[in-house]
Amino acid sequence: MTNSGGRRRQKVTLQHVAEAAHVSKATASLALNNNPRISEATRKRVLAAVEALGYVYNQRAASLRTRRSNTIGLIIKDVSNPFNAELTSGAEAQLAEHDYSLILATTDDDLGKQSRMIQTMLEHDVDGLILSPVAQTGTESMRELMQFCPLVLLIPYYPDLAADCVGMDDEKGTARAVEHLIHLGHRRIAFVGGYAAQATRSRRLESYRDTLRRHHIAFDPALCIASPVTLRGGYEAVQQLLSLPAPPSAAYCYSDVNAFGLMLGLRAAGIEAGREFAVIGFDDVPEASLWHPSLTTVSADPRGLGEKAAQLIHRRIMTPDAPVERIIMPSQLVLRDSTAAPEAMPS
Amino acid sequence: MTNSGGRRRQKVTLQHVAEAAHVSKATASLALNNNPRISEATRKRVLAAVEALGYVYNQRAASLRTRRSNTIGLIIKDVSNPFNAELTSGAEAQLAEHDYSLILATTDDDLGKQSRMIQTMLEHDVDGLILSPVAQTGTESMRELMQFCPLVLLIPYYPDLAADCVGMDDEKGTARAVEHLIHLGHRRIAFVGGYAAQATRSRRLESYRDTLRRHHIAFDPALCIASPVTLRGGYEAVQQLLSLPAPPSAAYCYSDVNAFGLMLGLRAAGIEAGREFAVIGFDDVPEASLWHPSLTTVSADPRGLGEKAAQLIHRRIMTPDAPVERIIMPSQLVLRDSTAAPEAMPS
DNA sequence: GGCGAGCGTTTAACCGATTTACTTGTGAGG
DNA sequence: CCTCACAAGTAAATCGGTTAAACGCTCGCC
Repeated sequence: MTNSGGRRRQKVTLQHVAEAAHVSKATASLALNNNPRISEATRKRVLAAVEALGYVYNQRAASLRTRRSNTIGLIIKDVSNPFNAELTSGAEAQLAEHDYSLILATTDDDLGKQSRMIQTMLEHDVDGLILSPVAQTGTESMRELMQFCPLVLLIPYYPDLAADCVGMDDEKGTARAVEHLIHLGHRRIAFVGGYAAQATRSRRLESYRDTLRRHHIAFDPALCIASPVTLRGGYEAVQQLLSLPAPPSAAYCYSDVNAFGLMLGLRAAGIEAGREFAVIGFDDVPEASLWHPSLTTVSADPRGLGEKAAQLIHRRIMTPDAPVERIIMPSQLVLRDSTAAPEAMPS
Repeated sequence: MTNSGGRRRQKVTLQHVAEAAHVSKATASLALNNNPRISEATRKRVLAAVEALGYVYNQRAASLRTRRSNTIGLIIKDVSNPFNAELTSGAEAQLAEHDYSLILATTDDDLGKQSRMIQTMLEHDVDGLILSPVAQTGTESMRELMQFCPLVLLIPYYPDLAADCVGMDDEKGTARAVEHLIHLGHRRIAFVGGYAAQATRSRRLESYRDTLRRHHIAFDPALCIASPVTLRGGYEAVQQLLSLPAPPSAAYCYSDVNAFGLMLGLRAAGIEAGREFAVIGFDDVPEASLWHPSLTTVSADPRGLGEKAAQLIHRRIMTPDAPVERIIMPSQLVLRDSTAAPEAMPS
C-alpha cells in the first residue's frame, strides 16, 4: 500500500491506433467518426485496435480543430442553496442529453469573483455560458460578454439586452401571494428575507408594494426585513417582527428557506404558524409539502428553470441567429396549511 | 431586438498579439507566463497588445502541449441532495483556490451512467477525478481507472485499492448515536432510511447491529426500514413502525433528511419527537439546529469532505508518488433536543 | 583581438485530433 | 485498349498555444 500514483498509463493516441490497424491517422479518424467513405472492414479493424489498446478520445485536441469544446459553463452564486442545487441538477441532466459537460463555478455574489469566473470560462473555451449575474452586474458588461460566447441569463430583467434569458414570474407570483393574504383578511403583512441588493428581491418587493397599494393598504417599511436566504435568516426575523408596536399577522417570504426559518422562529415564540400567523414562501422546494404545517408557497420549479436554460443555450449554439427568447416561467400559488384567516388581528 | 447571436467576435490569438507587439509568438507566450528572460519593456508591450486586442487565453490549446487541463472532474450521484450540494460547494471553492475548474457530472446511482460519465471525463482530459462510486462499482474497475487519471474516492471503503479516499467515520458515528439512545434507556431502536444497496448504509447498519449486540439487545429486522434519502422516505417509515406489534421508542436515521421526514411523520401521528420518541440523524445539515425540536445528529461536515477531496486530488497531481492517504473525517454526536429519555416504553 | 558568457529573442518542432485535396486501384463503357 | 467515374485511403495543413535549441549581440577579460 505504498502509493496510488505509480506509473500512470502512457497515453494512447489516434496515431497508435492507426498503426495497430495498419491505416493512416486520417483513416482512423474518419472511421471513428463513421464517415461513409471508410469501408466496413477497415472500420472494424480500427475499432478493434481502439479496444485492444484502450484508446481514449481526446476531446481537447479535437476541439482545437473543430472549435467546439462540448462544454457549457454554469455560473451561479452558490450551489448549496437548494434552489440553485435543483437548478444545477436540471441543467446538468439536460446538457448531458446533448453530450455537453457542465463546468461549474460560483461567485458568492461577488462581482470581482464573477469577473474572474467568466474569464476562466472563456479561457476554457466553453461553447456557451449560463449565468446568474450578481446584483451589481451592468448591462454593458453583459453586452460585451455576448460578443465572446453565447449567453443565457438566469434572470429575465435586462430589458435593454438582446440576450436569451429565463426566469420566473416574480411579479405575478408575488401579487397572487399577497392578494391571497389580503383576501384572508390580513392587513399587516410582512415581507421577509433576501438581501436588499438582490434584483429578484427588488422586483418582488416592488410587486408587494403595488399589490398593497391596489388594496389601499399602507406600506410600512418596518414590516420589511432583509436577511440572508437561510433558515437562520427567517428565524431571526421573527424577533424583530414581534417586537414591533403593531406586529404583523402574516408574512410573505422571499424564499421557502426563509419561510421555514420563520415558522421555526414562530414556534419558538409559542406561535402556531397557519392559524395564528399566516406564512407564504417562494420556490416550492420538496420540503414545503411535508413541513408541518405544510407551506403555502409560490411554485418556481428550479429544476425546470435549469433545464430550460440548458435548452436555450443549446438552441443558441445550433442557430446563432435565432430570435432572442425571454422565457418567464409561470409561477403559481400552491395553497397549503400555513395560511389561514387571522384569528386575532393585531392593530 | 432581433437576435442575440449576431456576429460573434472573431477570435484573437496569440499570433495577433505578437504581431501587434512586434515580437514573435514565442516571446508573447513567454511574456504572458512571466518568464524572467523577457525584458520588462517587451512584456509591457505584449500586455498592452493583449489589452488593446481583447485577447483571451486559450486554455485548451495550451493544455495540448502542457498536458495539464486545469480541470477536475467531480462525479456524484445527485446534486440536489443537500449533502452533495454542500460537498460540491466545498470542492468547487477549494479547487478554485488552485485555479482548477470543476466539471460536474451525476450518475443517478446508475452504473451504466457512471461508466459513461467517467469516459466523458477522461475524454475531456481532466487532471484528476473525484468520484463517489455507485454501490455496485467493482474494485477492479476502479483500479483500472487509476491507470488513466489521478483518482480520489468519496468513500473510504475499498480496502484492497491503493487509492486516496476521504469519507466519514460511519462506524464510530453510528456507535455513538446508538449508544446514546441505549444510555437513555431505549431498547427498541429503529434504523431508518437509505437504500439497501448503499455501501455507506451497510456499514452503518452493521455498526448499529454491533452496538446493539454489545449491549445485549436483540436485532429486529422489522425495525429496519429502507427508504429513499428524502423527507418523504422518513415520513412514510413512521406508519410502518407504528403499526408494528411492538413499535420502537427511538430511531437512528440514515440521514438528517430522513430524520426530518420521520419527525414530520411523527407529528402527523400526534407524537412529539424528543420527549415521546427519540430521533437521531446523520449529517448535521444547517437545518438540524433550527428544527423544532432541534435534531440530535452525527455531524459529518459535507463541505469539509468536499474540500478535503479537492486537497487530496491536488496533492496527488502535484506529487504522484506520495503515499496513499485514506482520510476518515471524525464524526461526532451533536446532542440536541430530539433525544430524551423514553417516557413510555412500548414493550 | 579573440573568446566565452549572458541576455533577449526567435525558429521550429510539438501536442492530438480534423479535414481538404490528392492519390491509387478497380471496373464499366465506348 | 483507353478513358472516366468512383470508391477507399492517405499526406499534409491546421487549430493555438509551449518550449528546446539556436541565434545574434554586447560586454568583460586575458
